[in-house]
Amino acid sequence: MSDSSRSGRGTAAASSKADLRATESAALPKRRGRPPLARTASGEHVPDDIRGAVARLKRERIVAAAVELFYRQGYGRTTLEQVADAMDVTKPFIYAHFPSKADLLAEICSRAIRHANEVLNRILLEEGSHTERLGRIFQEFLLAVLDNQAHAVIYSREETELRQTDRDAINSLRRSFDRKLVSLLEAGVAAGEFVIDDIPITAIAIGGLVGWAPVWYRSSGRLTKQQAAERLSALVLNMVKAKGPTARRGKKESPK
Amino acid sequence: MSDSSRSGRGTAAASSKADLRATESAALPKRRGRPPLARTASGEHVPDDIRGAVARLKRERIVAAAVELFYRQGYGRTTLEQVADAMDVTKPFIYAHFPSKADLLAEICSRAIRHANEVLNRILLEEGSHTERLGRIFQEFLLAVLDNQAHAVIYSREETELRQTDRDAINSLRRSFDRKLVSLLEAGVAAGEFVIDDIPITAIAIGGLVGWAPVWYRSSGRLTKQQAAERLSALVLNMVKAKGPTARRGKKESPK
DNA sequence: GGGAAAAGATACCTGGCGGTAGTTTTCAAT
DNA sequence: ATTGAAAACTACCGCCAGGTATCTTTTCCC
Repeated sequence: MSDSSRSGRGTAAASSKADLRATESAALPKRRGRPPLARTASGEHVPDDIRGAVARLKRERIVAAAVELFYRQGYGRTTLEQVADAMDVTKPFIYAHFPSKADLLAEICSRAIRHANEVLNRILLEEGSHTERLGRIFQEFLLAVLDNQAHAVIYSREETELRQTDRDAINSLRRSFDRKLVSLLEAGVAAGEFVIDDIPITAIAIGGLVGWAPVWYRSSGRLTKQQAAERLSALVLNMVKAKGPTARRGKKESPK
Repeated sequence: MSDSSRSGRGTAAASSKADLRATESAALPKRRGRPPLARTASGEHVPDDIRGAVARLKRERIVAAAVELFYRQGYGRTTLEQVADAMDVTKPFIYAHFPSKADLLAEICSRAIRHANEVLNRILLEEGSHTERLGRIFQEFLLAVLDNQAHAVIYSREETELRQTDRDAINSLRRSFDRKLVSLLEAGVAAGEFVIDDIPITAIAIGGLVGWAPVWYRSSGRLTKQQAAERLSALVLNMVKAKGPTARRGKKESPK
């Protein structure tokens, strides 16, 4: 009975499995020397070879399937066989690309963090008044987080499952975000654009709005991500009593 | 080796175990008929008997130990033997009071929710201007959540481990909170005390500040819970552009 | 086409943890 | 002191899921 319960393995599933194989082998043209690249489970660094590209593609698929399931069921309740079944593959396939379940989770979490970090660094370079910058930073960062909603939720939920080093790296990013936010708020106060009693806690509150969004946002809801980001951004500007360009506005056509 | 690794069972631990037993039996005075109350694992309703009180005390201890460990390590990584060891007791002791690990978790989560609900209902009865009420409701609710910080974190983290019925009950409370908040905001807008573009999302943002607090708050930090609640409350009043009694104020001595 | 190697599947092992049965200890009433 | 029941402990079971050794299939160069 326990065997028959491993569903999704008959009929149509077989053909889609064939699809996957066909895809990967079709994408792999003639290759002669065939260096013994072998399994790439542990290494993050696969050569930017064509074979490397294939390996990365497979990793992507695994991560995508795992994200979906971890998001819906939680890490603890999801087995690797479920992940494998979801992509019509078997467990050893996963182990050929990830050394353990925990590493798969770590990959997901660090991905969320890396992406957030990139976005943040990019945005921070932009120009404008303090008010404009705060609004834009908040909006874009929020959008970036919502675009990786599942990653974000998984990370915050399963943080305790991570190795200490991974947790530290992530916390340092969070602190970095807070620090940058504090600087921005301080500058805005100094320039007379913001009125803030307690800057650190205001930064935390703003970060909280970002961190909380993935928990409640549903794409099936009343607002698009952009709309939600705009309106929350307006609330943030209220929080700091921004005087400049008023809090309510569409997107980018600031008179300034 | 696996036996010797069950630590904390020698020397001093033994005496504290004796303590627990002594406590419970000392608290149980002469009782004659001794009805066969037996194990109370499944039932929530123990008679408000003295024996019932003892049973409740034990449940409290179990829950407290479990909360501590689930909070620190997560539900999945915590074994019931760890919980038992933490209170210098053995696993069957827990099973005498809870039918399963999942039920223990459900108890913790539902406790968090029940408490939040009670606080919310009590606060909502209070009088005052819309601005005052919003500030007080936010502060007191936040304090209530922070007083059960571990419960709150565990619940939000392990929600996926709950049975559907429990999850539904909890979500309905969350919606109830949102609805009440929306009503309050609408009334405030109608009275001209608040200026809000999008009421529902403002309610969500306020709820987010409450929901996010247990994640970041550390009692070892710069602020006491009360201070944090006051300052966040000020930010909330900024968000809705409250005009009345200004956002910054101590605690309760409102001139009204 | 032949053949070797790479990639994946099948089938298996094993440890750990949730859960339980049977035994011992405790303690209050006689 | 005796005793008997309640409560807790020791010792155990079985399952399940993470992880692996081996066999099969596919691929791709000559």
